[in-house]
Amino acid sequence: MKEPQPKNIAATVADVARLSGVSKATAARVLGGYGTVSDKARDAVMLAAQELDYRPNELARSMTTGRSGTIGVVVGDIENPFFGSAVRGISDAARASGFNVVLANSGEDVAAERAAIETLVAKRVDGLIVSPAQDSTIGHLEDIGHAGRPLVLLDRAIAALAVDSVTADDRQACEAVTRLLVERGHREIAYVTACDTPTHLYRDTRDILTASVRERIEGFLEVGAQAGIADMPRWVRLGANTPDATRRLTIDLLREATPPSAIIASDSLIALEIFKVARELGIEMPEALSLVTFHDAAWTAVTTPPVTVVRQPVYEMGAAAAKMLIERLSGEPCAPRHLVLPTLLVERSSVAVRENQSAGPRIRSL
Amino acid sequence: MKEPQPKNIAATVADVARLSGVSKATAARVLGGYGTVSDKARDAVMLAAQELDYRPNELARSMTTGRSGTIGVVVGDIENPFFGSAVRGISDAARASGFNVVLANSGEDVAAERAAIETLVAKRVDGLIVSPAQDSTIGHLEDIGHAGRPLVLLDRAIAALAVDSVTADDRQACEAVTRLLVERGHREIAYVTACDTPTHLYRDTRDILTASVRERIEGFLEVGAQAGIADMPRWVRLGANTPDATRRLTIDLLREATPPSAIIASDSLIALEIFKVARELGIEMPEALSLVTFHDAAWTAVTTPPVTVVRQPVYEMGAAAAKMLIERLSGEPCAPRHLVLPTLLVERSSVAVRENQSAGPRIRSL
DNA sequence: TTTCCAAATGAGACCGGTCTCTTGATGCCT
DNA sequence: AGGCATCAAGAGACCGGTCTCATTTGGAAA
Repeated sequence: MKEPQPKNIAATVADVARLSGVSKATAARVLGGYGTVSDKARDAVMLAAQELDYRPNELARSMTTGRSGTIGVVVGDIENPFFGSAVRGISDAARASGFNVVLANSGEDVAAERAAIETLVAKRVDGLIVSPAQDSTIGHLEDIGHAGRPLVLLDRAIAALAVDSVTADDRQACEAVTRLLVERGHREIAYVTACDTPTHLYRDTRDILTASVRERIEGFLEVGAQAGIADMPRWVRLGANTPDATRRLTIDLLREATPPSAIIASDSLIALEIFKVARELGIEMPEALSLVTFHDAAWTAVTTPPVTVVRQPVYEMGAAAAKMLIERLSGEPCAPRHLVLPTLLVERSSVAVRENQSAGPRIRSL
Repeated sequence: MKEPQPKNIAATVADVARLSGVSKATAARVLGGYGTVSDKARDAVMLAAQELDYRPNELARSMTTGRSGTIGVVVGDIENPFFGSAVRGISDAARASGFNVVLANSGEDVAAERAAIETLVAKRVDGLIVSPAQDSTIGHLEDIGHAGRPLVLLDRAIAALAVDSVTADDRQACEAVTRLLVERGHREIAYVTACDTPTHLYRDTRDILTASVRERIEGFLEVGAQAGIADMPRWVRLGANTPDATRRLTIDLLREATPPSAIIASDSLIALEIFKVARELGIEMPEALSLVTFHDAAWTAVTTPPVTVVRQPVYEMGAAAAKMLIERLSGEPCAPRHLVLPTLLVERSSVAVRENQSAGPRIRSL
């Protein structure tokens, strides 16, 4: 026979042991690569394994060893290129250490997030990487620790949770962005984000349940206040959770009595929608509207004008999170570490200098 | 005690049975939701389970049932928004049926693909969805069947493999694109793709190992030939596997003695790079260079000019693949099905009418 | 009250590995 | 030659569930 005889039923160590004439224990030692075995026995077992087309059952292995060689990842939306890059980073780093990745989408919904975590823990992943949708409800995140699995928070830290985290310096980044706009003479600057509150209206930074967004808004507000801009909070716009919602929100925003002369978008999906709306409404960019966005998505370099962005090391964040998790898996316990990666403000051409600094909208102020 | 007493060691059915004073079998019936149990026993077990904070071990469950409730997905590159959408579709459809998704990246490398499939099979996923990097080496794909797991091919069918597949009608789509360009007067039309051959040079469609790409090129060549364009194969450019490679390749292409007046990009990553190069080189679009790309990536609508694209129902393809797989998992065996989803040619503004139809490049022909 | 059938329960094998413990064989030292 | 350490190999428990099969229980029919 030329081919290794494809059995219809999967062969087990016991089958291999039987065929090779050794005990199950010895066959297992060879196949599992542990313990000490004589060359003679090894050869016999390997031959039989080949003959039977033996393939190990990782499930059974995981059950006794207690480790599955798998890490669970829960992100908001894998379609968002931000998470696409992050997952790629996680996946590459995981594979480099021999781990697999189980992916779950939360759709930024806490209930879905909880369900995903529950099944991942039940499936005995060795550890989890989560981008939590909110930092107000953390019971399901604490449960991960109770189940004895390490957790690394990605992109969004939660102060109340004593676990590892990998984030970008959102606050500092948003301060820099806001400062840039202020320096260019902008005083009506809107911040548009997907983050949601019960009322869809911004009142207080404490209403913002996504850590990274909250920090950005804090930076935004502070720099605005320093620049003496009155009523800065009114420029924070929530609820850009879908392209459609973003679209409506942006149209409303731009049609207000006092429209903003600049917008900061909280992610590239939002920026894209703003870009579309501005074009539809015939608003010249950057002359009539400046735009800066978080996330240096590939397309931002190619529009007219190319858009100024906050470049986060997204791939690296993912990779770092995976490495951190795997390290904790094999190392001795230590205090939670919080890795904050620097961002880079990449200036392109979507921010204009605003000549007239009076408060009103452009046309009226003439 | 207010809280459900978080035990340091995970509780098992045996523990719950002991505490509730019933047999392990009965506790398992309640906890596993099968068989018949009296209300009294059920209550007792549930109470004990709550008390001990019992969480089922899916691993153990999978081992006896033989099904893991997990489907394995192997894609080329999760960072590519094409796969991002597809994975989202898979993930949503899977979750709707109670399945989880294990994701693996192949990086379009057959060896990595093989390794990924091997571990996924070892982990006893119930079935797999794969976008095979090549259709010439299929041993590892056949092995999936030998292991008794169903396989669904995504985006790239393989004739030699009798398994389900979900694809877009690539050939028809590329014919339509090429026809559009020909009708607009283009005769120097390049096709740029990531697909690779040993020599990096196109010779024969048989050299193209990615099914979807081959079909597109076949359509491209045929329409070109019908239009009487000589030496059409010379316009096929391979090796756009990375942004950098695409960049160099495109620069070379546009600097040739007879540069193309139109380029068809095989995916949105390539199109983006071409866009950048054209801009750098000061080539006006669409006047001096027309561009069409496969994949209606979000950004294509927002550039200047917005780019004409082949819209594939990517999310739907992913969802369909998952549904097909899950169906096969629960249904009786039947012949392989090949679902071919229609595409839509979305005309935007990146294709110009070419006035002068002579063969030489624009400037020379004046 | 007796009979019969179905529901409820318990005992224990089983899935496919790992791992401990024990025994047997071999080699080295004094 | 006897004693001891080391290596190889086997027997069998174990992980945490499911599931078969036998037995007990309870209510309805006779």
